[in-house]
Amino acid sequence: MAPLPDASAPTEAAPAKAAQKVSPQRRKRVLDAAEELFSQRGFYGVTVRQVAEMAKVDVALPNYYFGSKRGLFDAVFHRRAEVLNRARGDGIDAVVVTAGTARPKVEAILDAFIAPVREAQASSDPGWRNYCRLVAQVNSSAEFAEMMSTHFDDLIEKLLRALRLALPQAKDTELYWAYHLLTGALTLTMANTGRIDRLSHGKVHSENARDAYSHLVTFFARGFTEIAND
Amino acid sequence: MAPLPDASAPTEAAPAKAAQKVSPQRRKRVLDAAEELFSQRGFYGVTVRQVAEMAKVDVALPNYYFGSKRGLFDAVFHRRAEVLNRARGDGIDAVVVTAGTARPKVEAILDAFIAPVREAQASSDPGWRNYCRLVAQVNSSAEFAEMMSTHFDDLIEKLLRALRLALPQAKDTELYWAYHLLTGALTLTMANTGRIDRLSHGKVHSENARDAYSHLVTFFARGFTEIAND
DNA sequence: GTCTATAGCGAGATAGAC
DNA sequence: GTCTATCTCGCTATAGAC
Repeated sequence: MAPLPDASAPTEAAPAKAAQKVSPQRRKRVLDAAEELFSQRGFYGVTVRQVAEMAKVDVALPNYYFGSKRGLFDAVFHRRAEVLNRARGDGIDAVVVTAGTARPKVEAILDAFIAPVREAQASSDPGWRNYCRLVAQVNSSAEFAEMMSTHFDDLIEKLLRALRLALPQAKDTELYWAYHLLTGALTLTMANTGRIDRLSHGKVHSENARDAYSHLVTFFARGFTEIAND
Repeated sequence: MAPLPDASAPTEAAPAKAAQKVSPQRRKRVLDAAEELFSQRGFYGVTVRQVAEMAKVDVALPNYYFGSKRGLFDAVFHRRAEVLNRARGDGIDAVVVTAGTARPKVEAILDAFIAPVREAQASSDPGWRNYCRLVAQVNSSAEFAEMMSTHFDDLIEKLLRALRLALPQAKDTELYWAYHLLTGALTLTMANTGRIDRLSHGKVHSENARDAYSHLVTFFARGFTEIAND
């Protein structure tokens, strides 16, 4: 898979005379710092001052750029969600189109759904790795759960449509349950807590994201396939 | 399965002359309120004052009882971990003993591991339901992950020993990976965010905890069993 | 656009009264 | 043991200077 684009690049080229505009570099540094801190300690565990200090920027700037601490949090979440989910959706579409009138393969669908996340976590860009942790935190919080719906529901509907093509005999409720289990496993993998490494006394190395996700895809491809046999 | 004992009961009977001792009722109210609030908003999203207000107790008491806000958090986490994990461990032991020299069944082992959690979440006691959410939050946070190790590692070692008896051909690394996926799915189920209900437009009802966990056990029993065929 | 200074508030914790 | 009062600190946010 192609590496993910740099979600943090400014969308417009900076003008040669950078006279009165927000510095894109500073804005990016604020987002990057907020991403790292929020992913580690959650929304309430981070102060705007810590973000500003890590970003090497004046305390007033995060609020000036994003209106409020919550606005900053939303901006961090939004920034990479777009590019990540476009890649995932395009991948699923490609699998379905390639299959043509035949049934697409379950494993190919799940791999398309997962691959951009895997590459994000395996990326040399720490920003992407932090973002994975942030999504994991948001997904298991009751308070911010609606952010997941807002940004991810369309993609998941697409995933389920593709799975219905692959497994037309499967009952819809069973597909939803299996998706629920999948997203739990996916989320914990994204959280990247290192817990499985400690538990296995080093027999398992979860910092190898590609290995981790290959186990995930294999395990769930089998599980989804078996649903159709009920 | 028998209902879980009341983890919030005082361990010693209150003396008839309750002269100079901490009021067990107040202490319990503080723990219950903290449990509810921490499970919803996490450690940093809750103030001691909010806890005291919900518990209908003076602001100074939580700190007097537990030393600090962090001490309160630890006490909340610790209180039910003991009783929950004793029930889970005893259940696994019973499955292994009952099997005798035969291989225990994978599904029976997983059911024993899960059943007390399922009953906690299905309980009429809101405290147990809040506790499930709290564990889910802690498990996917990087910062508090060591609390999971402290309280849960022994139980998980026991689970893995039982699974090795059931699946002697399975490679150890594969068992660890499958456990990782299981705990992710379990954790999201414990978080009980209602997301799957909304996503399925009401086709799935996750507030029926027993239904949710029965899907989980069935799905993972198959998956673990297939590991041994690799 | 950036930075300084500060308003205004609420946090965690505790000394001392009861 | 419980409660009152308060200390001290750091927070978010913003008005106004540059």
